[in-house]
Amino acid sequence: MYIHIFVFEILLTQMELEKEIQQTNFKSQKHKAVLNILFTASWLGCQQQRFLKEHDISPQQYNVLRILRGQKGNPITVNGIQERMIDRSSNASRLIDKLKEKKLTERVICENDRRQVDIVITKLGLELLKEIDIEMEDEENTFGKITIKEAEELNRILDKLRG
Amino acid sequence: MYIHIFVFEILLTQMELEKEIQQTNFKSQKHKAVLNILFTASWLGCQQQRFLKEHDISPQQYNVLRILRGQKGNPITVNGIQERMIDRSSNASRLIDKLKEKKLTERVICENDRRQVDIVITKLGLELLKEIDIEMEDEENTFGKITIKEAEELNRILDKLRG
DNA sequence: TACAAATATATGTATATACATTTAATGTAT
DNA sequence: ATACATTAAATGTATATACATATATTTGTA
Repeated sequence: MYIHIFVFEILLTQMELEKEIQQTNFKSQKHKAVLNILFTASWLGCQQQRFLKEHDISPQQYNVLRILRGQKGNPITVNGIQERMIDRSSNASRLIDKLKEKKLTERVICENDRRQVDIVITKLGLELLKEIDIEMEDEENTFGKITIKEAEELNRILDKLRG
Repeated sequence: MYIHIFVFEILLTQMELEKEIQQTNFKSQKHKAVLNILFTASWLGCQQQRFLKEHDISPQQYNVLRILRGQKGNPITVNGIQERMIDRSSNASRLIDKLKEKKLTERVICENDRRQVDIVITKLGLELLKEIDIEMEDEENTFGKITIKEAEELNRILDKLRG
């Protein structure tokens, strides 16, 4: 169940994809779509990284903090976090360690299964997220370039693609 | 011109996004779209990585090789390659070094501007790409889950989003 | 010409990542 | 109960990456 269509041989300057893409001779729209998804994700990731850097956390660390906040107080194990991360990474343990060093998370050993370690977000962690939320709200409209209908359509197609 | 809407607090298991996504209470379809793009790109990247590993090259290295092949014999500088890469990375130099070690590329110093280094793909590099092409062709239909019309629509929306 | 600014590439360094292995706790079959 | 497999988390190690800086060359300008 692999997907192996990756056509990168066309010239693509980061900032000019939208222009270039019209001139290209991609073998097909599908190939172009794969490239477009990877490219757009990289573009989004870049923005995110630059923004979060001001708060001294990586996108991965931010991702984990959001997962923890989403738990609304319920603990979640290291494994649980790993499964929910955007980039499946085998380093959830070390990643959480970094967050602990920054006093943003805490570890609690499960009494019923002492192999497991429950992770919770600290008050400081929640405050950091709140701070980031506020800053992000101002910028949210930047994403207004597509309509809600288009966003829905985008989601539908991406889901189908992976489905 | 940043994009800062990243809602990750919903539970998302890699293999089950398509199920989970229907149950989620994302703030909006737009937020969901950002997550969906990042997630799908990660999913695509994973497939790619596992496949390419059998040929002992990384996705980034593969990306560079395709760019070089796309040059159809014309040389391209390190900087030129860097601009065209999917993941803007400041390490094009070292990346190309790895390819050189594997005899897949060669460096040629430009005579008209001796700061520049022209890179070309070797016969061995082209052979490797050919080999990968053949293996990929068998799998291409896997990407047939969306129609060409949908692929076009996907491209249109992604372009608009970045535009 | 001389000399500062700009450009292309390479490198130093700290951190992040992938992948394999280890450690500890639990489950299961005999 | 004992032995073996399984699971959760942590760690070792090689490689990759980001970011800053260095080096060499070219360009622009007084």
